[in-house]
Amino acid sequence: MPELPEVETIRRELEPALLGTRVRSVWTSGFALRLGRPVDRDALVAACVGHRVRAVLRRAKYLVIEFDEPHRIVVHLGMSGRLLLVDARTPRPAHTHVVFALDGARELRYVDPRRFGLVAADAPELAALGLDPFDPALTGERMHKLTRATRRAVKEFLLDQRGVVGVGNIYACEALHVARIHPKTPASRLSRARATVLRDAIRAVLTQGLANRGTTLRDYVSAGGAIGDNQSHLRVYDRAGRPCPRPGCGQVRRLPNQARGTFYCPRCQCR
DNA sequence: CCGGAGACCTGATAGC
DNA sequence: TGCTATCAGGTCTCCG
Repeated sequence: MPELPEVETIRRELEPALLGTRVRSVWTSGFALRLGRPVDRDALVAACVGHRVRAVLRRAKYLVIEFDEPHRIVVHLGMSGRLLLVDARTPRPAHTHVVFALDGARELRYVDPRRFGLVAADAPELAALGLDPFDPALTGERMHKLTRATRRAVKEFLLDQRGVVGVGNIYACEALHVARIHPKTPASRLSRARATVLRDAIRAVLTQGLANRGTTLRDYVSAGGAIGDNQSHLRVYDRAGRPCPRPGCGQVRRLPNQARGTFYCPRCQCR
């Protein structure tokens, strides 16, 4: 469900609301969240109960809630996860799997119908993540080096979190449209100039998504339960058959025989 | 090691 | 009105 703008929107809402707050207890539903990785309630308790929140960080699509050193909690929302900060008297919705009871009769709840997400005291996969799109270290040259290193289509490159992180299916389609690059273009065939244009396009679509507090097509809501506005600003994603936003251009199409929807304009996105 | 396919889940919606 | 099939903001793992 959530890509960088959605996760960052949640972070921006959670951090000021949680700073200094103490965790009183942890409840879990007993469901394994992520295949082969059940929630370890004891580890969560050890990591946060009695501790105060010192920071809420985002790494790629992960949220990291930091307590007094060295304690922390890592959350990934998968496809359908929600992290909600609510009054403890609010009825718990179905698929509530983890609840952190906080000072002030509030609760931080992890709700996830599909259970693709993650709530843990530790997440080794953080170490394998690539560069944040807004990291100054992601120069045009660095971007080109990354794209040159794979023979996959550029759309697949964007979804791979080992190179550039935070981009998922929606913003990958959007960035490629802004950059006028066909999704099936082999990443390795992008010139340095086009790789730089793509980096700038990624930053532009993510910045717009952030300004609109995320894209809500189905499940996404912020920590306070608010939906985003970015869905009304999408250029190509989920818009097959509608006109390309570039005046007098083509019609948005969906690539056939692809597991995940890839939307693009065949007229302005060339290989 | 790389890349592609399938797996993991539930729920909403489209089509018959 | 049901029923079934398809699809969904993500990653992992298992093959070749």
